Amino acid sequence: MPAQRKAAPRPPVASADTPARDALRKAILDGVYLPGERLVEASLCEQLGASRFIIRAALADLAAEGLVEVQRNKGAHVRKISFEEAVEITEVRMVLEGLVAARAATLVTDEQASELDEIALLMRRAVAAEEFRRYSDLNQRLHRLIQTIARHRTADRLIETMRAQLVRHQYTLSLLPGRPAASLPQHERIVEAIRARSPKAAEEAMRAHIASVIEALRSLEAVGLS
Amino acid sequence: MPAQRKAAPRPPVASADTPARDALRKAILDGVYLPGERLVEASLCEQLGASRFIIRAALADLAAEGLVEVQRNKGAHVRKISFEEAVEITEVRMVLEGLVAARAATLVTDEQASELDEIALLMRRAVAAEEFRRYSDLNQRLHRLIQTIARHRTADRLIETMRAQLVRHQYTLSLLPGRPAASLPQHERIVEAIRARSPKAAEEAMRAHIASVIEALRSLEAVGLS
DNA sequence: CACCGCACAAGTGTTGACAATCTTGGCTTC
DNA sequence: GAAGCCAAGATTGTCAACACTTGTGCGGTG
Repeated sequence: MPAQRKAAPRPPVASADTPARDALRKAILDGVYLPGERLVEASLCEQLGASRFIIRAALADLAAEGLVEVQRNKGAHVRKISFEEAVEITEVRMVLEGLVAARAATLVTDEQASELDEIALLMRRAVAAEEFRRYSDLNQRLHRLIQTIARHRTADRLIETMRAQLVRHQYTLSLLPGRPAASLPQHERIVEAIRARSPKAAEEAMRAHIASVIEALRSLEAVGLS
Repeated sequence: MPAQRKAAPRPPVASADTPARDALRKAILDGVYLPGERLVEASLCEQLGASRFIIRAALADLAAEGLVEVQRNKGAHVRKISFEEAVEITEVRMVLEGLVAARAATLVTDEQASELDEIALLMRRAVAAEEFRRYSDLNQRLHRLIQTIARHRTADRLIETMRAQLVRHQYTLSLLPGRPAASLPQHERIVEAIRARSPKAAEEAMRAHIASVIEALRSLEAVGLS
């Protein structure tokens, strides 16, 4: 190999290359650090193998995403999300995903339409087989596909931010008995409306679906499991 | 005054105290730095009288707000918002403010209701007198009051972020001939629906209003003035 | 004359150290 | 014995200097 210039040619990464931030985000989402837990910069340095400067930048980024909270001179904590906040966040997700669903209904191609249908079919099967973990995955895949179809980058970014703040709540939710069976027809209605290229119906269906998620959240809270 | 302990008792500020970030944000919103303009850290240090460390943190924060864009090793620019993006941002604002309006309709007190009515009255007068600048102020005040009534902090934050990204567009918009006259009845409908404590009507009215803003944006673009 | 390579300059990325601030544990005082 | 105070340790805030990347203009070459 003749005299390679300096570094590897670096893949055409656009603006990524922030391993520390991603690692820290993943750790928080995976529950390595629990809500309310203090995040000491020096400790994070060791655990993530990065310098304090990098850690600090990562914390600032995650604070902007709403995952951590930094108080001046007091450090950073994993943000603790109250029940009311969880509802608010889901309400925002409801209207945003409604917007996205409506737009997907106007932009969907025939090919994408059948892909939607296929996911719906798989969902039906998963519920029938009581494979709830699988259903949860399909759920994510469906919402993501709809976002892909709609290509609404502004809404996408916000939805992702909202979703990230609730991973823990969402997770407990999908294990609620009877929940998959309840949401299946809602998902089917969404797919149907988009395939029918009816923005209004798609938005309506998506909002009804997420409204029922909020109901589920409320019932969870009532039992004291939030 | 006998032997004050150390520092002033510090007013109950929660997490503010970032003068550099605020100054930079204001400068961008005021048009001191134009969209696309390069923001060189060293220059900002002089102009804002802060060290590079502080400037850098401020840039990162504003990047999270979508006001600036930072590219690795290439520095920061004031973010340039394309027409399509402006529409997307306004669409997001539409559904979020719709959500807020609906909630305001369920939470509004009698006192707040009359305050809403008063703003509507002042708006009518401003349009009659062709005081467009005043109308624009009242417009902001109305939207802010509705947010105050709804107390939806999650939505508020996002709406503010969206709004900040469009200050320049918004400004040119309010000068469109005939625009205030067109939006006045829309605003009146919003106020009416909230006073009637009808969430559905309030959301509908707010969305119709902002949809018409999007229409106005589109017509501006068609003329090539975006 | 156009093109390629190189070196320099501008600007950003990162580091380590130092200063300011907060917290904790122990001591004094009532 | 309890409350308040003080000092030491721990942790964050800030800085100035250094390393690296990128863009650009100059000179050489076909």
